Amino acid sequence: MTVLFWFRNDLRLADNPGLFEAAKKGQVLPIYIMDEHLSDFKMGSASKWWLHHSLKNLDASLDCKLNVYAGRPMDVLIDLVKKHNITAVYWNRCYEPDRINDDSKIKAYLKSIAVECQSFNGSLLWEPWEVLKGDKTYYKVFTPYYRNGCLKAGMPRTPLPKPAQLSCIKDKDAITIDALSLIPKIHWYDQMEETWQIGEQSALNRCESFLNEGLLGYKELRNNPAKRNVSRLSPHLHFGEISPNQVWHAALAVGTVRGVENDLDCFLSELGWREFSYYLLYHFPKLPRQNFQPKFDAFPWIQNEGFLKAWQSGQTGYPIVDAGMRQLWQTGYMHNRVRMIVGSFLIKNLKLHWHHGADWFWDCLVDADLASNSASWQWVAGSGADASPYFRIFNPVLQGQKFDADGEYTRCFVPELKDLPSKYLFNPWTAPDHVLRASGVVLDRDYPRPIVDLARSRDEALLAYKEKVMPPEPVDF
DNA sequence: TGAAATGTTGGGGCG
DNA sequence: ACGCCCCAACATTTC
Repeated sequence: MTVLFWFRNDLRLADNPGLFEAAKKGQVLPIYIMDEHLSDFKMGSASKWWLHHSLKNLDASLDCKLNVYAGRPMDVLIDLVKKHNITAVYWNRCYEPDRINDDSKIKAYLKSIAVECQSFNGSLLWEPWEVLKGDKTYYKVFTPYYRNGCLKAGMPRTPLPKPAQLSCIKDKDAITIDALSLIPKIHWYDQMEETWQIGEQSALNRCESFLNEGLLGYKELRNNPAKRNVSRLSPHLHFGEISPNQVWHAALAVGTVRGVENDLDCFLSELGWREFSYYLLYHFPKLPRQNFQPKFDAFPWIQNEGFLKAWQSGQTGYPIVDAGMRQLWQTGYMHNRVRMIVGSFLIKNLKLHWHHGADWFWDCLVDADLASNSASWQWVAGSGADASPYFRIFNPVLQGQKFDADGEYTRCFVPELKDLPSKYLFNPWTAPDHVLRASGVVLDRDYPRPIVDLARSRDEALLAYKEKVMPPEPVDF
């Protein structure tokens, strides 16, 4: 019999539950479908670039038997099931709301024509519908969700090996990966090619080298954007080149080293935050567009194209913000600490809606992920579940001084300021003239002055929050 | 997974 | 020696 296995965000052979089961049944028709019609969130440019390379890599590991199509999955699957006498269709579940709806239609249709259809869990440690509070509602606060919901529910499944026997067939009518035109015409991704190694083996290597070289000290050093104490696994996890189960168990295996316990717990809880994002998206499908806390609908966001362009292009006049935005543009990635800083700045100092930040990240990030992106922007905005309180406003000068004290990260991405002493690196407009001269910096010419005043924009944001968002005090007679 | 304002404390200079 | 002021260093409160 021939089983169709539909690859989605699980572009790997090891620990792939759907593929593992398909391979046991007989011949496998492995396919990937590029569906550009499903949701409002079309895949961004950086993600497409990554996907291109990831598909090439997967194809190679399948002896060039990956079958690629473009179109609506329902149409593609119906054709293939007829043409190849498919008796079963397997896939690993996706959790984006539109994908869930479409998948359930497909599953119902396949069952109606007597084709076996099974979905598996290949990308989450705990199923969102299985983790509930005592009253059967879903958790809205991370810590109880993670500790009482997830961890007490049991240890995540241990990873599966690659299928022992995998006999794939090639469909002559499949198109090539190149025909998907995933690589942009404009050649802006040179530095991305230098930054990333894509594919299943690279993901495993990245995981191993992080655990060996970056886990010790993770809890503190992960906040320093110049240090290599973050895993940088997010794009690999997004495309499923590695599963969270593989990461979880690999981390546990090295977590027996003395002195690393707190670092390990902290790292595992970051996988927990990824789960929490999917969990929130599952239970609150409007998360990508709608404030999780509706009271934030009343916040007076402003429209300002100039502010948005300055933020996107890394020309805000705040070096740590600009460094982050340029890292994003050049490498398709931004360090987590800096994501929080630029997010806080966009929302609270510029007072632009978090949608603008989420949309830009969606297009630029190689790890763009609907669940993580939506949940994290709402977290920064204060409108999310268990969010950062609105009044927690980052000061980009202090954040730079605190987490990039020697300026290594900022100098790398804002090279026009590289000769400024650290004392003035994060607030160059306060530098005395002779210091600017000695560093070869002319403000406005080489680097912009701040586009907003920190203290004033902060006060305005707090006032707007207090007046428009905070519920009025009940009047007590 | 803040920052700024405000409050408290204690040592040292000084009349 | 004593009280007073100043201010740094923390701690607490507030947004």
